[in-house]
Formats: sequence, structure tokens, C-alpha cells
Amino acid sequence: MNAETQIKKGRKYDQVIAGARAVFMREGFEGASVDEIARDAGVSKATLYSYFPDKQHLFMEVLKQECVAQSEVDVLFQQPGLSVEEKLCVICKNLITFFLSDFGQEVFRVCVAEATRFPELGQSFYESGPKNLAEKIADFLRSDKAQAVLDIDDAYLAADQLAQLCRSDLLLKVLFGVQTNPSEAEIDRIVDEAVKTFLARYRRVARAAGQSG
Amino acid sequence: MNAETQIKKGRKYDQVIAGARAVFMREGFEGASVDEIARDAGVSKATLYSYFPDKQHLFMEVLKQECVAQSEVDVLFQQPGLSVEEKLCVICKNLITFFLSDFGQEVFRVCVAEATRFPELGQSFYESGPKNLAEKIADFLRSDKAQAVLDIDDAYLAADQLAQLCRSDLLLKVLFGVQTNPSEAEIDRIVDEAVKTFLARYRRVARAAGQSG
DNA sequence: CCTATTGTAAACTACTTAGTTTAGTTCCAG
DNA sequence: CTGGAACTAAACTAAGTAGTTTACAATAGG
Repeated sequence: MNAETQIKKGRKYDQVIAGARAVFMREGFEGASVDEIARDAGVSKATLYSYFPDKQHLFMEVLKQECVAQSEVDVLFQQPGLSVEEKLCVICKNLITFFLSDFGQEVFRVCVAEATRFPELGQSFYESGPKNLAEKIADFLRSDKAQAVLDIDDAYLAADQLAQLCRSDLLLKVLFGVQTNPSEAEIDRIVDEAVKTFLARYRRVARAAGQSG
Repeated sequence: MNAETQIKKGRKYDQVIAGARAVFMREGFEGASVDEIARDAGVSKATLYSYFPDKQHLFMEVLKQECVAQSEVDVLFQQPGLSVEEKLCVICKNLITFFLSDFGQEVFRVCVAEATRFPELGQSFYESGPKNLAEKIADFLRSDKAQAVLDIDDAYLAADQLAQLCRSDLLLKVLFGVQTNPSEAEIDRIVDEAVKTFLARYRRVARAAGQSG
């Protein structure tokens, strides 16, 4: 009776998922047809339906996997020998690179579109993506190394502000198809300005050892 | 031969648009059926098709109107006797209130979802919404009153940063259905923190009259 | 009052959809 | 070589889709 039991079986499973991912990302849930998925997957419809009870379960399975993949994205990479400021820049750049990637864009778009139809999907996307990322950044901000340079009260809030400053105009532009691949220079500028604003607020003031509200 | 000529006619036009808006916002483009729109509009399908040549034109017309409505949202209201800092708070609060509204959320969601299928739609949503808002904020930041207190080089970038700091986690949470109506206190906190960070970067330093790079 | 316009409901066309079934094929273990 | 499992293409069902047409009703202007 557990939810998983209905899904999965033999050896063409991955192939089906791959085709489904491609079509769902391209067309959304309503726009995708099962015939197209089967064709794209190089698999017969009967096979597809031997793996998944229906279109919805297939859709959910695809996006569950995308969420897992997304949660494994690491914006922090353990790069030794970087100052906190440099590290902040690296974090920002990785974050931007991620949401500019085809993967990031497609998953984001589909999840926004179908969050109403599949409520648990929106939740799990949010948690494996933005929330997960913000928490990783917050952990870094709480580290001794960071705290030596930064004076932060609410690390999660600060992490979120940094992430938001990175996303900037770009996330919206990309989401609405206004600009699809910004130049490296443009990205560097945004990163630079984001970190500048972040440090203006959170850089520890030289003198006083205590924290100011 | 001009694009407009195909659409519009008599007196039930608004009714059709209203029904179409309701259904499209609820279901998206593919998910919405013309029968449902006609039913929801309290109009026969034949009447609907006497106003619009097809589903796509109807969809575009609805969203064109939403974009116009969106572009008329004013985040600045001319409120006299407010300090620049207070004004920034008001701007932030209005911005948040807007994207938390049903209207803001629905339009945003549908536009993201259909930006691939209807490229010009994404563009015009972006321009009438986020871009338009940022430009209004930038105009304020460039005003003498604001410049007396703030030291800003690139007003549009600063405006965008302020807007992003406002959106914070909230926009994403709302978009993915994680949190639908945050408390007033929560909003106030975000506004407060956004303005704090913004001012930390852009508040004119007491002493020097010139601007620093 | 009469007629043209604008509306209506409902049937209809031609097509697509999700999902099932059938009859036959490939593949591999024993 | 055999038997069973997994797979296939293709036909099929039942329902829904966009868009058209038909035959009829309400409403207004002159």
C-alpha cells in the first residue's frame, strides 16, 4: 500500500524517465502527450504503462528526481586559500551559473507552472532548491572563518539576501525569455555589486568587538 | 491587415474576457478549455468565437490586458512629509503587497509557464511589471530629495537590488505554494531588513561632499 | 410593429488525448 | 531448444478538444 509500490520494474525504466523528462520540460504537464513521451523515449506506450500507472505518477517521478539532482548542486565547493570575500563571490557566481543553466531554468519553469496542480511538487522543489541553497550559504556564514569577518545575527536571512541580490534582474529576465544568455561581464558585474551591498551591511566593523543591533 | 482588426466587436466583450481571465489564470493555457471559458463567462461558444478568432488570440488579449493593469500599479504613491527612509519602506511594502496579491501571483505564474509558448508575452509581462517597477524606483532614487540622503551611481541597479531584497524568500515561497499569506509582522521584518541592507550600501556618508567609487 | 443585429443552445466535424488490449516478437535462463 | 518474461507496433475505447454550423430567440432602432 505504500506509494512507491505502484511504480518501477525492469530495465527500460531510465529510458522512460529520460524521455518523459525531455518532453515534460519542453511542454509542461498538460502540453506533453504520452505518445510523444513514448516516442521520445524509444519505447512502446504499453511498456511505459507497465512502469507507471498513469501520466501524473510519471510526471511526479520525473520531478522528484529533478529535485534530488537539484539538491545535490553545491554552490560552495571547498576551495582552500580563499578569503571570505572571494568565497562570497564564488558562491554568487555558482548560484547564478546554476539558475542560468538549461536544467535550472526548465525545472524552475515547470515547477512554477504546475505548483497549483501538484502542490507537494512546489514544496519539494522549494526545499531541494532555494531553501537548501540558502541553508548551505547560511552554514558558511555561521562558520568561524566567516564570522571573523562578518557580523551576522540571522544567518539564514543574510544568506537569503545574498542569494536574492545575485538573482537580481537576471532570474526574471531569463524566466520571461527576455535575455537567455548574459555575458560573463554582466554576471561579474552583478556578483560584484551583490557582494558589495552584502558586505556594506554585514562586514564586521574594525573597532568594536560586540555586535550592534 | 493590422493585428487588432481580427478581435473585438459588441457588448459582451468584457464578459468573455472576464471568464477567460478566470479560467486561464486557474488552469493555464493548455489546461483551459474553451467550453469552460464560455460557461464561466455566461456566454455561448458561438458568441465567444464571434469576438475572437481562436483560443490563442483570446489568451493573448487577456494577458495583454493584465500587463496593462500591472503597469498601472504604482509602488510610489506621492505621500508628502515622509523622509527618504520612510519612503523606501513604503515602496518595499507596496511591492511586496503587490506580488502577494492573487492578481500578482496568478499573472506571474501563468506568464512564466507560457513564456516559452508565447515569447512576446514574457517580454511584455517583464516590461510592464518588474522592469516598469524598477524604473519607477530608479526615478525616485535619482530625485534630488533622495540624492540628498543617498549616494547612488547606477540608480537602476540600486532599484533592482532593493526590489530583490524585498522579494526575498517570499516570492519563491508563494510561487511554489509553500506559504500563501505571510503575516504582517513577517512582511515588516523583511521590509525592515531590506531597507537596512540597502541603506548600509547606499546611505551618503556624513562627511565627504563628493561621491566615492 | 417589423426587421436587422446580436445573442443562444446544441449538434456536429475532425482530431487528439489517456489508457487498454491484442497478437506477435525479442531475449535470456535453464 | 524451450518456456516465460519483457517488449513491440498498432488497433482500439471512451472521452475531450477546438472550432463550425444550424435553427431559433431576444433585443433594439427606426
